[in-house]
Amino acid sequence: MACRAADRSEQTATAQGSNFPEYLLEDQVGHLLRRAHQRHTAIFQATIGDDQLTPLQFAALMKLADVDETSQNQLGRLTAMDAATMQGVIKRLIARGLILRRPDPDDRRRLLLTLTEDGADLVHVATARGHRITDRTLEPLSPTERQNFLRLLRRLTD
Amino acid sequence: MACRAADRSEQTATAQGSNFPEYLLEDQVGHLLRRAHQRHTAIFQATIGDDQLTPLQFAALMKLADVDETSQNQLGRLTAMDAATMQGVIKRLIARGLILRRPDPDDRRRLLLTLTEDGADLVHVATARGHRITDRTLEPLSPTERQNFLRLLRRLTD
DNA sequence: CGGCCATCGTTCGTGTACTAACAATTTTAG
DNA sequence: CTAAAATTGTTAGTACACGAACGATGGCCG
Repeated sequence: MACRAADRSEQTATAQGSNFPEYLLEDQVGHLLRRAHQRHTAIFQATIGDDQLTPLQFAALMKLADVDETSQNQLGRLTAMDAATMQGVIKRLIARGLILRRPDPDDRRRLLLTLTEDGADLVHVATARGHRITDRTLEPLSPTERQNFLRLLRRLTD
Repeated sequence: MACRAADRSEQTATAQGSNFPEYLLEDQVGHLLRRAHQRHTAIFQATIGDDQLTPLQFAALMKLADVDETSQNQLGRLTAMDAATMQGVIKRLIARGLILRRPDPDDRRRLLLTLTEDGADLVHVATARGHRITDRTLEPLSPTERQNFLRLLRRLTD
């Protein structure tokens, strides 16, 4: 009778007689980190106010505004991005005219990146949004809890 | 003189005279969540002991062992995966012979998933590894801090 | 000076992740 | 009981993420 309904419910059978050792996905850090990150990117997308701008593009842009001029690889290190990932991110930012790429006269392997005027304008507008994204992500926590959480999270970051 | 060296350092110019409002990427939750997640997946890959098994495939497998039999969409909800993402994950697990898919006789839209014998064997072996992955990820924190962190993280998870 | 080796950027391949659109089917509302 | 709404699984398209391999360049050490 309730058999069919139970089949469709979102419950797990953990308490039941499944012959597997205990492993609750919901209690694993990895799963929680992934879900928190998912929630954050949803908040980002709803708050950033620019349909094309992704979290990684935003990070690269903001860091570039911070350091003024660097190579791809170094910007990658500053934003924790793989060189191959950086490749695609930079390509899309150049396509949108937000950054420029020119050869380093002192090292012909390197490509120096700088913000364009449009890029700098976007940075100025997006800064406030960036702070709001952080606020909204941490919204479920009290101010004290936020400090605590960020302090602990930072220590899980190598 | 030190100009060139400074250019190549991993430092940022934050304290310098950049004419941008303050935004420290390193202090944003999103960036920290992303980096913590990166670190976790590296630990996962080094600990799981199966080069082919990814975190998402592992999650689907463990949850399927937990609930015994479900449809793709429901397993997706239980593991916080999009239906389109679940598609690829399931396809690869079937290709490895770890799960089976058969039509639901009661609902011709649905495909019921179950573990194969190989899948069940892998679950038994991988359970201990899964716990070790969680331990290693939380290693930088003391037991009390771990409890605290997980409690706060869970509240940022919808 | 010349070879060794690290670094820089690029490309390829695989695996998430999510949106949008779709056909088939079930459910529900009127 | 039928028309509208919701669900299930699929495909196509875009964007991360990372390992591996590659050619080109630069630093260094003998």
